[in-house]
Amino acid sequence: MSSLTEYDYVEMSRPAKRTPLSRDRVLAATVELADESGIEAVTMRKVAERLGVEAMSLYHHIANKEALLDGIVEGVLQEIEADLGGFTTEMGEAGWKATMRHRILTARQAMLRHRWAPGVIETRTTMTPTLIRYFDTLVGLFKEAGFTYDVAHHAMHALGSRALGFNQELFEPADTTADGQDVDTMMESMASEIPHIVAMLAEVVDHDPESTVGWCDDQTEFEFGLDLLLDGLERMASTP
Amino acid sequence: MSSLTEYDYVEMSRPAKRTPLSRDRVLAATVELADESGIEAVTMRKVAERLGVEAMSLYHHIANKEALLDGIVEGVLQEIEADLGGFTTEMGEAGWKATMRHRILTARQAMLRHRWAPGVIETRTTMTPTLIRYFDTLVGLFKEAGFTYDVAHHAMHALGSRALGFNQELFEPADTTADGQDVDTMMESMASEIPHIVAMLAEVVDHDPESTVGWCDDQTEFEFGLDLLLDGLERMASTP
DNA sequence: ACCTGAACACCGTTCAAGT
DNA sequence: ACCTGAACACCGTTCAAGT
Repeated sequence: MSSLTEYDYVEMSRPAKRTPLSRDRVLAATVELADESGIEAVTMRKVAERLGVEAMSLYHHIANKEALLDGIVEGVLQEIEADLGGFTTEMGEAGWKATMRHRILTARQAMLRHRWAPGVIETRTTMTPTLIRYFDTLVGLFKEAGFTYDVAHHAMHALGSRALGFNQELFEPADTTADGQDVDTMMESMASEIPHIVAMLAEVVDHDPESTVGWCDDQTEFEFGLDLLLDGLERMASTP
Repeated sequence: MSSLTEYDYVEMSRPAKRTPLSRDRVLAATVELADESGIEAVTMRKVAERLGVEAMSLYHHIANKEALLDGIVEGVLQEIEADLGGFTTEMGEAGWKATMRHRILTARQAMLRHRWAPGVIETRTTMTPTLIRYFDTLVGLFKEAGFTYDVAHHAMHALGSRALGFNQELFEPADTTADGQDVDTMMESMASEIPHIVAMLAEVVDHDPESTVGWCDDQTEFEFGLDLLLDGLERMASTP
């Protein structure tokens, strides 16, 4: 028994303890946990548990929980880079608008794979290298399209989180109100106070009459908003 | 001493215990605390402390912490309503665009008074009555301007959090990177990888050469993005 | 060098008890 | 009816100790 090499232990699929912990393993376990159980399940103790280790062991590989969150965001951005075959400033023959649209919708796919990412990104106060490089290629694309850096700067602010493929929906996840009644009930009782929302719902909900909530196609709405911005910017370039 | 009425206690400015707790007092104390010390300082224990009471007493007036956060958001929305002299659907003589612009910039003022509000609003999963009524007046304004409810619906999604006067800035609060070095240092070391960001900074930073961070005028950027969207929507109305 | 047990200083929340 | 003390089940993190 004591003559077994480390390799043998792995072969016999002994408890995970045999594979040494590393920053990458910690980050991978955290992403898995967040994907499966949501970001609120990401605690130092639960990440450690998933690795068959005590919580305190994690601190040998990451400084603290903030650094852990920075790390998994960086991972998502690296996925985007891989999906795009690297970050490049050159636009395709399709023109700057189609190229940018494609990049942003690719970023969006990563956000949909990791639904916790937008929320975590918004709480980050530190800039990661991959995020800067991603933004650099967008700025570069604007420049190559003929925009001044000044307008490109405004454009980046105007895009905001849409540049990364998400947009915080204020209306969306609510299916119960603060007092616990469902939204339909509340809508009904407020109908006289909110005539336009009620009428809008009546018109829009037509396609999916089962519920008033979830009547929105997120992808359609995202693209509508993105195109509204990109079209507006295009018009600024062509009318000097 | 024992013959003093409750009123007398108050006059003598005895400890706060004399004034009975109420939902409104709890919410007011929470808003004060968040304004002064940030949202991370809002714990049940600290809110209670500010009221001269034990944490557990709060639970007689609000169900739990989530309800507390719902309550302070509702308060901010009521401030907006008061600032606007009530929510009304009618547009002024200024036309729909100027009217909507004014409402949204008024909402923005409330967000600037309560810097914690955007972050808390984004984590809400429940809809409050005042929020719905606010949105109803925006939808009503679109309708009165000649938009269909279908387009108004897309427009509300396109505005997103900008409808409430804020926009999550992905770039902004970072003045140090994940490894603790400052942004200027990192930018310098990455200069060859991020040529466009560096060049953009060089052009834009001109006005305030002291630092690269904080070179953005939030209000200007917010209005740029808002106008880009409103102008785009206006064009959709006039080109059927 | 890498991992851990015990402990600390916090959380939100429950419950039985006080007035 | 309103408030509280003690306790529970969690957190992130530190430190001294183990291998």
